[in-house]
Amino acid sequence: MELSKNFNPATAEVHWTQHWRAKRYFNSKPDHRQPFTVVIPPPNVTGVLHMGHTLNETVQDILVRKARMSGFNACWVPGSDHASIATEAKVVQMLEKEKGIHKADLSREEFLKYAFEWKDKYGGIIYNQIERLGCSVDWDRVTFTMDDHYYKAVIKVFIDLYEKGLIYRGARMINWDPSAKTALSDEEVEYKEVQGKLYHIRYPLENGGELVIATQRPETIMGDTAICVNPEDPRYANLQGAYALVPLINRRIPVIFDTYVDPAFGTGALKVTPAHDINDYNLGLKHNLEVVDTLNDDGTLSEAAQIYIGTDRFKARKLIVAELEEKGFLIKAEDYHTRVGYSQRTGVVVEPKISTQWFLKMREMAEPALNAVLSGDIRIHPGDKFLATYRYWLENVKDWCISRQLWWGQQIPAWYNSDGVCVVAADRAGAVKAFAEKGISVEESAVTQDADVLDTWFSSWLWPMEVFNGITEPDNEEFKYYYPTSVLVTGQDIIFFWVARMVMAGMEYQQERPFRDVYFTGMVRDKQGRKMSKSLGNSPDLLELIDKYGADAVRFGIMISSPAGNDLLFDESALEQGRNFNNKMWNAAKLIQLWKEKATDVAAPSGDAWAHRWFETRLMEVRVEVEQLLAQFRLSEALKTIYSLIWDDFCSWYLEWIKPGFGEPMSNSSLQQCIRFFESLVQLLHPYMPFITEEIYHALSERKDGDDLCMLQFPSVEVQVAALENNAARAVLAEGQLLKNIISGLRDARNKAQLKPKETVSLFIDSPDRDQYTAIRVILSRQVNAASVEFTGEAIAQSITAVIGKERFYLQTEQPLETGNQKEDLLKELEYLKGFLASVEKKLGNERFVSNAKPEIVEMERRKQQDAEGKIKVIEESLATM
RNA sequence: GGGAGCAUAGCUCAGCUGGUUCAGAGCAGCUGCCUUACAAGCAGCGGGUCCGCGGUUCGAAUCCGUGUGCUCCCA
Repeated sequence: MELSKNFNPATAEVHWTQHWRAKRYFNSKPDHRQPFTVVIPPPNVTGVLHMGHTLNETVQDILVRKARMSGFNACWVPGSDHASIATEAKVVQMLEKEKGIHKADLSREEFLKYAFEWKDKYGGIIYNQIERLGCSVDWDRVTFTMDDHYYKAVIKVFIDLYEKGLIYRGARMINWDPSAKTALSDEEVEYKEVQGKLYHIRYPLENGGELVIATQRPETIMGDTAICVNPEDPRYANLQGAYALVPLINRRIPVIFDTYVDPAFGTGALKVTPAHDINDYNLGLKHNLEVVDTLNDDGTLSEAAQIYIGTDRFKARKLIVAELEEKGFLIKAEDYHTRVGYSQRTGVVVEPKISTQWFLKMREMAEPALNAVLSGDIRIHPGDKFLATYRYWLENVKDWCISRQLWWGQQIPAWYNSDGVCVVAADRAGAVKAFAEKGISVEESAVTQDADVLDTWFSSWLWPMEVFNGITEPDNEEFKYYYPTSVLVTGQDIIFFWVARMVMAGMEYQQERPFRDVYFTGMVRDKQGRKMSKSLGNSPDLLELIDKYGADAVRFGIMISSPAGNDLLFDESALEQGRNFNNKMWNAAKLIQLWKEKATDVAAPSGDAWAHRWFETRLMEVRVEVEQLLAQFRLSEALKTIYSLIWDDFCSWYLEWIKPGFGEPMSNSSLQQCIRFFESLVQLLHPYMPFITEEIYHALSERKDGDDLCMLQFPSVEVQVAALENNAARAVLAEGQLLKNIISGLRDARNKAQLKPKETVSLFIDSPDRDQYTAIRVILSRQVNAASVEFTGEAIAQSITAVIGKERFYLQTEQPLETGNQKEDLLKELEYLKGFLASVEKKLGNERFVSNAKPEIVEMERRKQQDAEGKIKVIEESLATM
């Protein structure tokens, strides 16, 4: 097979994607094997994959491919999420822009038709990206959170929880998004630090005098229903039973007393606006205050405000401040730092608002979810970094507002008769029955369904179950086989939204955790450390990156710069490193291809057998290491280890060691051994870089149908651990290290003596152990470009001297040389060793060290001492001859 | 205001249970090479008070306290 000059990622990606798909390698069916199940965190159907997704999907694919190659029946379920607010907003926008249609003019059914069309169009974009990245998902199992069975599951769960008394309807202070005109959960509000103003406003008292309050929101004064002061505050002790008048509208409101008010803050007098502030709301409940809601759903002032009706809240603030000032009510406005809540979905300032919504009681569900993690039943990675966050949230959880004033989503299965009596049932007929049970007789046509839909997270919390129909058909075989899933990979930012709630749902419906391990990845940031976001426009386009560098390089780049759980600064130079790595492996494959052409049955050179043994041992060593790293989810470290094994040990050392000399043939047996090693290497790397490894695997040998790398099973690790546990293995690794040190040292010596690479030398070795050179002598001579290698017992005059460990080397050249540099180097080394020896001797001279430290540590120090003494002796002798 | 985390080479970070694989990697830098797999490369080199201070210990980048500076989460 002829190999092209460079690896061509695009061709390989298309070819192997099709091949794997045609072979149905990634389609899973329950069988006798142990399952390894992963459900993808469903991306929003509106979006495109950003770098955060790329990191997530790559991590999942690595785990899934590794499991598939390790005897597991791997099943990775892809899908997407209907993202109710975000999608509805986009569809509304599209309809207005492209078709001039307003949502208000459409029926619910008509709107949903457009929404589904949108979903079909944009859902495909995400799936295409997942495929281009090389993700080994089971495409037969694609699930969407609005699929029919999924919809039914959500409704079923709602009804069930309602019947258990965990879901209730009530008027509460909620977060209102005036742009999307819907309620939000607490988790959907993002707080930002802003520079605001604190306005000091004068309220006249009914019986003369005045009271000054401080507020950040003067546009809400028309909703005031009391002024509150601290009962301990001497300034206001005389105000018992007093009434004040709200400026501009002259509403009469009582002065109330509560220790809630901090006398030191502002003026010590608080205006109470129960409809527009959560604390005021609670105060209002306590003191039985009237609630005056002065805002409309869209954020403009309502009739109840009496003035500026229909004006936007922020514009109204300016106008009211101006009027207050003009009429002498405004005393001053001072700068003030505060935090303001913004809607995560639409970005507008969230308005606290009293509203009748559906809630899910969380306390009962939180406990089993917390225990599942605290008991170790679910393991959170990395380490316990996020355990504290998880715990804190669950211990302080508040009821979950699950209704949204939208159309795109599962419509709440609650029904009302003309009197506003409410029942919960799956359908209209069921509702009539439910009314009948309450003793209310009503016609089907007279029943109206609740107009609202459920929060998207109220559907995605069922994800690990319902992708296998685990809610709709809890007894089905697939669900029993695949659930609980093995590992969930997601971002730390949705620990509450999603992870904790999935655990709740799993514990509630299966009395079992939804996943064994949770792996939290960090945030992807740009080079300047900013979070990647659409608004900043600093997130690169995934498909463009794949086109430019290849999917393998993208995967490599994002993994190599991704320490477990920490944020990573995304930099294209990491992708370049990945592309270069591709190139390196490709060239190694080309070299082997060349060897194949000139391979004969000649006996292998004497160094080859040793080189094979050495590399085989290194390979086993790395296999064991990688296995341990992966078990700890240290994927980045594992990749670095494999990278260095391939680039340094295999390409830079091993291939050079077995490379035939000038015009010499390649021995067939050596070549076959080398090919086997390369196969093992691409196998090890395959989970990280699937395309190039599969390509090289097939380039190395003709493969039978069905012999593909993605299904090649890893050898048992136990066997390798055992193989490493013997002296021969340890010895060959030590020899390899020695050889590398000597080669580097001699090359350095050559460089410092300014010898040209092509210039040959005669090498003389003065060693206490000449036997250790038997196997590596040939390799050594080639690697340092020595025409001859001989042993000597004494110094060679007029040569370059190098001392490496206890070994002394002399490089003899044609021309006489300058030895000043070497002497300096040796003196420097001598000085270091003497200092080192002194520190070791000091330690050993310390009575307490010898008696307290572990025996093996003391023993090691003794060896260090001897070692250093030996080296010093060798250097001193060398210096004496110079 | 409450909680969590981070600070190591010019940059981005490893460094698990204190002790020669303790001061590491990758980029960047410098020197020399277009050596018949690879210049997207090869060979070699330099570079750090492990944030400051105190403590525990025979021994601290590592454990504890504290100060400073950043980051995130929550109210």
